[in-house]
Amino acid sequence: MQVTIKDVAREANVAPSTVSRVIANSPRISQKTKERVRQAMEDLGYYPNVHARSLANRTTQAIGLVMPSAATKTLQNPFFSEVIRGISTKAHQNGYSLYMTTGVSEEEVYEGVVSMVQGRRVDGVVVLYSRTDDKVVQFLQESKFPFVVVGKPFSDSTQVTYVDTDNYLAGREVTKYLHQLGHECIAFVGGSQDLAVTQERVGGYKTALMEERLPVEDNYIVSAPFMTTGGADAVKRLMSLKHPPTAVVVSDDMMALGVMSTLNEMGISVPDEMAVVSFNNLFIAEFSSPPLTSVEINIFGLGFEATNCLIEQINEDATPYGKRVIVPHHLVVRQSCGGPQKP
Amino acid sequence: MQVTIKDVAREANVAPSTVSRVIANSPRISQKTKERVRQAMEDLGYYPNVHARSLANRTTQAIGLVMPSAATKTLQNPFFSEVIRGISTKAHQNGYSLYMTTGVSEEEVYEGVVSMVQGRRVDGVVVLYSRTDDKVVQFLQESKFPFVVVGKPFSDSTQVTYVDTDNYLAGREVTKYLHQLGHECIAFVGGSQDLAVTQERVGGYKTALMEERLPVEDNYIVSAPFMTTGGADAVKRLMSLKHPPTAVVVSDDMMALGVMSTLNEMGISVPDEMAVVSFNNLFIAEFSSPPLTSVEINIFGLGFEATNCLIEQINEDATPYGKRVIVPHHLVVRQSCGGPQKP
DNA sequence: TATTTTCGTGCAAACGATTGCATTAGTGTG
DNA sequence: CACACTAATGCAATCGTTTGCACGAAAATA
Repeated sequence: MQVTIKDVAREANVAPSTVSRVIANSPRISQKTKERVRQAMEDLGYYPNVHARSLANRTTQAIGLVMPSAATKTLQNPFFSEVIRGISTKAHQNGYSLYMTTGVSEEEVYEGVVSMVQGRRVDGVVVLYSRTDDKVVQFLQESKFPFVVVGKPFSDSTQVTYVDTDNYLAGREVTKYLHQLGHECIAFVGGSQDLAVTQERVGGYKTALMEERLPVEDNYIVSAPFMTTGGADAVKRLMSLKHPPTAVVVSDDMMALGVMSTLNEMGISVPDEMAVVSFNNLFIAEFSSPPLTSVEINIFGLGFEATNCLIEQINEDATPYGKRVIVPHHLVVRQSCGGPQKP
Repeated sequence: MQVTIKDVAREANVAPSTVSRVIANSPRISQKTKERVRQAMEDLGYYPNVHARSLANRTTQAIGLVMPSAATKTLQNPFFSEVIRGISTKAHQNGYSLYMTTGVSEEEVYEGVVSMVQGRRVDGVVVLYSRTDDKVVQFLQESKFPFVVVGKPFSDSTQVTYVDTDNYLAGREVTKYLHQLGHECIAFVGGSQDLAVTQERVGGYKTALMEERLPVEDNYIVSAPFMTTGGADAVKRLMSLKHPPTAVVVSDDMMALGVMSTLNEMGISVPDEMAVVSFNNLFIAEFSSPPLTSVEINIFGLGFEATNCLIEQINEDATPYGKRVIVPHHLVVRQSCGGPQKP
């Protein structure tokens, strides 16, 4: 049987309410009593029942995580481990714990979120993806429930709080970087077109080309659902053009691995015959052959900041306003682009 | 304000207890009433308050996840995403959701587990690592709380339920495989020695050498804390021996990446001058250059099976006995060992 | 028809905390 | 010494469910 607050009360010769106030460290309880009660809690090995507490309290000290549906293998991307690490760190610092639902289909994920919110299982929610026209975000908004999106939400971005990288800028920067290295034929390989992140990065890429007075060719922009082909098709398509590119911007390290692997198979050397630059700077970037030049976007920080915003939102009972946090990024130069690094 | 069971009861003209029984789909309620109540729930958008339910119920429909402390960067290994995917899938199928605590230090992790268990926040726990002399496992065992370990726990492995790969066998098999390909000088590069998995794999490696009448040389066995050096030191040490090996068994794909990257830097070609075989068959194995020959250990399955065992344990109220599940593995041959694949 | 079963439902007591209000004891003031 | 006031604690209602038991009506049995 569990040790309850009543047992502690009896042991310390006080009323349950007093014990409760000791737990909350209320100034209305004398120091002496506090110590006696604390001793009793210690002796009996008392731990408050979280459910009773939540019920009385109307608060859960838990944060819900919404992951993309397990169907999309997106989850395998180490991005998620890292962002969760960030979330978890901040959450832990503030005494929150984490609660996850996943589902196989989108519908299941949605149902999970609804019952998490309506069932009052969590105090707030972090949404770990951003898709066009997302039911989950819409639901959270209508419920006026505290939530934060990691990545840029499509609709109503002015109304929802989100934490993101400036992907547009990053896309522009890496493209210019390649141009500075002397490349004139620069291609872009991205993931699914309906992800905000892809659109932003390709947008930056195009802008950079225009600013540098290079032609923007549709043939040079390919998108590939990563997990199925690893970008092999994309590479083959690019290399079969009359003027194949000499450099390529890849929108994710994982995909860059696939691209380099395909290039390797085709006997095309990186960086000598093809420069590759990508995003996220996952730790695999460091250990690939050759090591990848990649944009460090501080994934941990994204998670951490998101949680920070969420906790703020939970604490102020003001209506959530659309706050926007941009986490800075920077290019980490390794060997996949040649250039200064490899004289 | 939340819609409660009373509101539904009023709407449907029944008592709250009847509504509760409808939710539980009790056979004691007539079909007609059930429908009326369900309609009312629908109309009002009723969702049961999970805390009230857990309180009355003494059950939470949640499973706790214990991760290694965030300090060790182990978390970055995609292994975890994948095992969680497995856990989450099975959990979801049975109506359980997931609950995570992490902590920076081991002590924090331990405290997290204690309050999760004592606070009755979860019905059972999956432990995602196995270390020598672990407080967490000891605590769970003493509390007689349902739990399962993924990987082999050191102490008392007969008493605790765990799900694991036969790492000993796998280590033996890959070593023999390399020998079959003609290698006589085979080295082993592993992670931290106090992880069960390393010990098992190296054990299998040694046995295989002995069975094949090859010498077991201590110089050929190196272990390296992965995340710091990526196994670079290990490789350098091996290559500076008077008789450097011609093949190496690496105890993890991530580390194998690091090893191959270092070999690449040193101008040693894989697989022509050095064969590399590793374990886990993470999806990056497929996209590395050259693609890695690796042992598929079905990480998803480990998580799935573990959860399966846990749920069994939760449901039978018998004292948890030490059940042991071994998930089968098999070698996936790609190009990092040369051989049949590359004529 | 009287009596027992069965069936469907309601009553009220848990579950283990929190919290507004009442109560008591102790202190200072006129 | 009576009174007001403060400080410390207790009482009891509340949070939203579940569930053992009681109860009345209908069906089955004698």
